[in-house]
Amino acid sequence: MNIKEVAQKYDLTADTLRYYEKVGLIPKVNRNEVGYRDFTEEDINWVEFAKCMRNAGMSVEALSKYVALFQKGDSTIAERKQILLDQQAIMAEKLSDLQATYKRLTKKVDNYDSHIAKFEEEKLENKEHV
Amino acid sequence: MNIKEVAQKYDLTADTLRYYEKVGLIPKVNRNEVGYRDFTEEDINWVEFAKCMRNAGMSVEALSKYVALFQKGDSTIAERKQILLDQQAIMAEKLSDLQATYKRLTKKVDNYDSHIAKFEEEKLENKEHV
DNA sequence: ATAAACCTTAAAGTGTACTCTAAAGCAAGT
DNA sequence: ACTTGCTTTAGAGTACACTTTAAGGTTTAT
Repeated sequence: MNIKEVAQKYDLTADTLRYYEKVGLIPKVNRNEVGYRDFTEEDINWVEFAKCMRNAGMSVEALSKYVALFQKGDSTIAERKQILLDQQAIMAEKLSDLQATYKRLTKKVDNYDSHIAKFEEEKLENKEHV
Repeated sequence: MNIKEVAQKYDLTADTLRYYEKVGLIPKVNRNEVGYRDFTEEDINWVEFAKCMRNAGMSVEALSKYVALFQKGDSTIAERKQILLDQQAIMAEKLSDLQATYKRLTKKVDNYDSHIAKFEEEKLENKEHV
């Protein structure tokens, strides 16, 4: 699969995919005879994983470190797991913050609804008195 | 309350608070005789709100627009509510993405646990055979 | 009265993560 | 052969949200 097809599949740009490879968010992609990237199924899985993790807020630094360790083999399993655990902790906190703020926002919107109702009522009253 | 105290209270820097005022994330703060900021209770509530919303990923642009509308009075209620609704939708999507990725990460960590167990076993076996 | 610790501003600088540009080569259609 | 559209690279540029700097004024303690 060429770079454009992969980009379209994951709603990224070709530039972003090249950047991801350059900084190690995905492993190096094999090239064809003339030097064009040819993404294998496995490359594509890495792209999906990278997009998912970046989307969840994992830093480029942490993710590229994870990918680099992965390529070093089994001896890095414990270190890799620790990166995932750290990320999980970060996400857990983000999740609870976001949930709390979401609830707060819901209440605020409800409040606006009552205020708007009141405001509309007042406009109506003004009309009646003109 | 002076800028340093407010900064400490919300674990922000004085620089960040000045920046928040400058870009309209909080309304203009009153000054004392010599031009130093003197945060009222209301100012402080705005700081808390700004920190919470920024923390939840609301853009500086959207939040400053909201604050500006707020200061224009009741006629902007509908527009303000729409900003909150838009933000709520953004947060809802982020929440579900984050939840899904969190679960995925949990599974991955579990997988690492079994791999590590297997790896340790292999190391043990190697020892036994030496 | 002098030092240390606060405050002010405008403007420049930083970090993160892309995103774009320039200059070039390759491939397919007419 | 030429045009259109794809690919490559290195390196410059951008967006966002701060963060630091410089140059100065104020307050407090000694």
